[in-house]
Amino acid sequence: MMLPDGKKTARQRLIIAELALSPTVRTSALAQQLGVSTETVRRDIEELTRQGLVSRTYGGATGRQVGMQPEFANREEEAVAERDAIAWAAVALVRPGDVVMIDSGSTTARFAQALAAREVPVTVITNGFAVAGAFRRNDLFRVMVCPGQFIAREQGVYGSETCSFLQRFFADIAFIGASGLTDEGPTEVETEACAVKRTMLARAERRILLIDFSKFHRRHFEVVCPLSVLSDIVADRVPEGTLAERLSENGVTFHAGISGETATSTP
Amino acid sequence: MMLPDGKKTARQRLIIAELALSPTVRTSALAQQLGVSTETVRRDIEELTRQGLVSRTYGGATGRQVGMQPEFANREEEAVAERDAIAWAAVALVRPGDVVMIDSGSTTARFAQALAAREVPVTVITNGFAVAGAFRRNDLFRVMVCPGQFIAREQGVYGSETCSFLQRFFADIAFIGASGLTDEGPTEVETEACAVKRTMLARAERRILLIDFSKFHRRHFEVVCPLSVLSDIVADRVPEGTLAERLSENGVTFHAGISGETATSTP
DNA sequence: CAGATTTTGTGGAATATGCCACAGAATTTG
DNA sequence: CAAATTCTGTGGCATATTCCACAAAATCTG
Repeated sequence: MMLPDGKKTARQRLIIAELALSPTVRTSALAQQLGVSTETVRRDIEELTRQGLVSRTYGGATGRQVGMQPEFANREEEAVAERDAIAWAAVALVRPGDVVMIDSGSTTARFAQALAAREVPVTVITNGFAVAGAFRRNDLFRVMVCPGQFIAREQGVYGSETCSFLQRFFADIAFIGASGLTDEGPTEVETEACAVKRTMLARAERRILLIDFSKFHRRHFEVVCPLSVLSDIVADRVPEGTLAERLSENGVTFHAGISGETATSTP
Repeated sequence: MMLPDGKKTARQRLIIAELALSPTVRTSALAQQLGVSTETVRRDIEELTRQGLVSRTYGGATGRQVGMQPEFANREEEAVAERDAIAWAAVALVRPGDVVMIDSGSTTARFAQALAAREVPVTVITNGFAVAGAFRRNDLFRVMVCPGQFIAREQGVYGSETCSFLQRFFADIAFIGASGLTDEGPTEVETEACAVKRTMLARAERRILLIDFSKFHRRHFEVVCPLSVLSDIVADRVPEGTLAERLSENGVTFHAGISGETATSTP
């Protein structure tokens, strides 16, 4: 077994160090600097990318966007491409002027960034800091943040204050995330998060679940709501088997955001 | 002369938008997505690079390392040593079990980090994201975040929702920041921020202003409150002249946090 | 409307990178 | 010490990107 301190580790540490200085590094430059072949550097970068420590680019690597909580940031890295696809597909569902409720979470935060980037004027109500933070242009967006108890792990607020605050509003459209999706509906680990999601769903005309396919058929502690409550689901892959059947049975419109393209299947 | 709204501008905006989502973009992908030639995209990227908005890479571009709001991040950097001194001096005023209200701002955020590092169990009520984010250990701290309209520049929430929420609580101690401090009292640029500070002061038994000496005698748009409202001031230098007189006249205890040591002068 | 200016597309040669497979080197393991 | 495993370098070929120069197209100006 290789101890975690060989030439390789030293090299990879240096790559990360370099990345802290410059936004991007090039494979060729690193190879020269480190006195190894470009292939070796490429392999290092591949490995670091798998660990989510850097992002591979054509000809080099780039560092992660820092500034977020590590745990939260890790989850962000997990499946960037998938989440981007979902985010962009979901943005298409928002109309200018809508009042949009957005749940706290990494998938929804990504969606918020996409929505902000599109510069569609909307009013946002959210319990997530990362979601609120995405809307930097206060001239274009009105962002209302819920009160509640701050949970660092989720980078958002939860609790009875949050829910009773949400009750006071009515939204055109609500976007929520979940830890799993089963025949019975979306499932969640956190009970408090569940309550917030339920409240948002109850206060919105259109109720959309954003979820990546890796969570299909995953059962967690609590069911957020029956499938029939949802009006749409945006995911990066088409569900199969009973899940697909139940979706169409319950009149849930499915939108697939698959790396760039966007398909929609209405039941 | 070209008006600032051609196809070109739209394209470049989209490139930046894309970069907000993904850490890197590739020229080829953008060309396809935008329906233009790779040469055009390259020229756009060159131009954006000259403007310092993106970094050119081999085969594409990468965004500037962001994460926080540039202004906020800069302000954080401005005077770390001074603020640390203030923060540590202020932490000494907090007793275990206190309910603490903390205003949004860079000085108060620093204070929050110091307080969190001390691991004194407290309940925190704040309107600042950076303040809330400092308390990562949810087992030690209970952090309540106010509702309100999110202002990106301040990384916090403001407005009537914020104030009426605060009214519902009573705190042992409140910490606020300010843009200036004059004989008449602390002054602020933002009216909305003023209202929040005033409400916090009204709901707390001990009312403490955290401010660095560079803001002494600085008069801004609005006066937050008369000096007599404050119970304590923590700064990194002893005020002089009329300001010092008025402070003792109004029974305000002054605490000096000067790079490590902490002195207190009671009137 | 015509001329001037800016912007964009095209083609090709030079250069860089990616990827693959295999062999040699280094290290670990028994 | 020898076998096994892991790590690294090399060579070649396919693919991508850069850079340049020039022409076509779009846009602005008077």
